[in-house]
Amino acid sequence: MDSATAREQALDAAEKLFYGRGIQSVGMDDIRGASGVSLKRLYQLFPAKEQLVEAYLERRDVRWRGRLASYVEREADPELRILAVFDWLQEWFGEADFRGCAWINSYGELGARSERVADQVRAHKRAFRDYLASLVAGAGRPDALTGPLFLLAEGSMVTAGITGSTRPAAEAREAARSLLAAR
Amino acid sequence: MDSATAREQALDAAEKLFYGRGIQSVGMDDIRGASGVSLKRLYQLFPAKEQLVEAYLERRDVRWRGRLASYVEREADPELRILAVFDWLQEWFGEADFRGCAWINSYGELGARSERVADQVRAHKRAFRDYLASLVAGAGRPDALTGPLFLLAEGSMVTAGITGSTRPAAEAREAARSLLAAR
DNA sequence: AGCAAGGGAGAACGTGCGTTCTCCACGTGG
DNA sequence: CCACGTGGAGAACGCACGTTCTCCCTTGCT
Repeated sequence: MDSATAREQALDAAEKLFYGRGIQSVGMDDIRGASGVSLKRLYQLFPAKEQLVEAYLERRDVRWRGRLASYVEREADPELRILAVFDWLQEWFGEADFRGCAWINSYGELGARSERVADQVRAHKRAFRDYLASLVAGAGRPDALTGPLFLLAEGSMVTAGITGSTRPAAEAREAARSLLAAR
Repeated sequence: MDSATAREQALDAAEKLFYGRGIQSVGMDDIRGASGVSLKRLYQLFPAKEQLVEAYLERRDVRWRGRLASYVEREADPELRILAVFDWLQEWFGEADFRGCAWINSYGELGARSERVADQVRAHKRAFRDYLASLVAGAGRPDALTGPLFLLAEGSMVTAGITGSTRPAAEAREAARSLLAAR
């Protein structure tokens, strides 16, 4: 097995376990067991657990925003694209392994301790917010709408994570529609 | 020192440390050092760390909702009471030791592992949501407003926690005002 | 064949921490 | 004055886990 595939398998296992059970409760040995990558190899690829965590968050960030963008871009109408964000959230919340927002959870777990994790969480949320801003601008709407839409999205993620329901996405979508209609 | 004051001192230290640094990174010995309550006494009062965590979350829940309610109730106008929630959030976010919502953070840290913690988080959020619902009802507004207002509040808590800014409260207040005006 | 390099399995090491135990000082009732 | 219970300080214990090390096998090259 070459380094590239070992790295991918390690990250696959890390993502599944870190996201599903939390970062601190997953040991390097769990990653080894789930990935089939030996400890020696793991430590060659990621010299410490923290770097595996960072790689996990980074790869998930790229994929998460990619999935969102490709869903939203299937919608042509710029106004509806904004609402499509909430439709996608609803799909995400409904996935069997959904356990809330990985970055919000990681921040709760490690934000107070690891500045690098905190930075990654801030970067991810800033990127998401910037993406929302681009959709708002694309619809020719005032930038002041971005903040509220972002807060609705964040609120729905955290609430869906805690309650396990997809309903917050629908509520947020409805509120977003109302905000868009008001101005 | 009698049991009651020892218990309070232990909980004071636990709250300060758990909230400030996260639960898992605070040891029982840290609690002993910060509270002046010996380990022996700590384990008499709370037979395991998990029970100290539960007591911490429970006491904080009572105090948090009490502070919110007493702030809101200073406002007489039922419509403005709804907005007062967001004013209070802004004050809270501005406190020097503010580090996000204790329950959201705890859920990220332990929600996947401890069903009791997860239950307490859900109970706290449900109570907060019910309180918002009572304010909406008190203003004679449709119950459908509760969900969006709750999501705005949750989004502002999580965002203020991550970014360290009070601005999300003002954005959420403005969005809430807009939603209230729309219907 | 012989051998160096790399990799796997898993033991070993060090540390942190939840929990319990030991030892001792102190106060109180006989 | 003495037995005794309470409580404090902190050592001790057990375990989990991050990280490293040992041992052995495979593989590819000469």
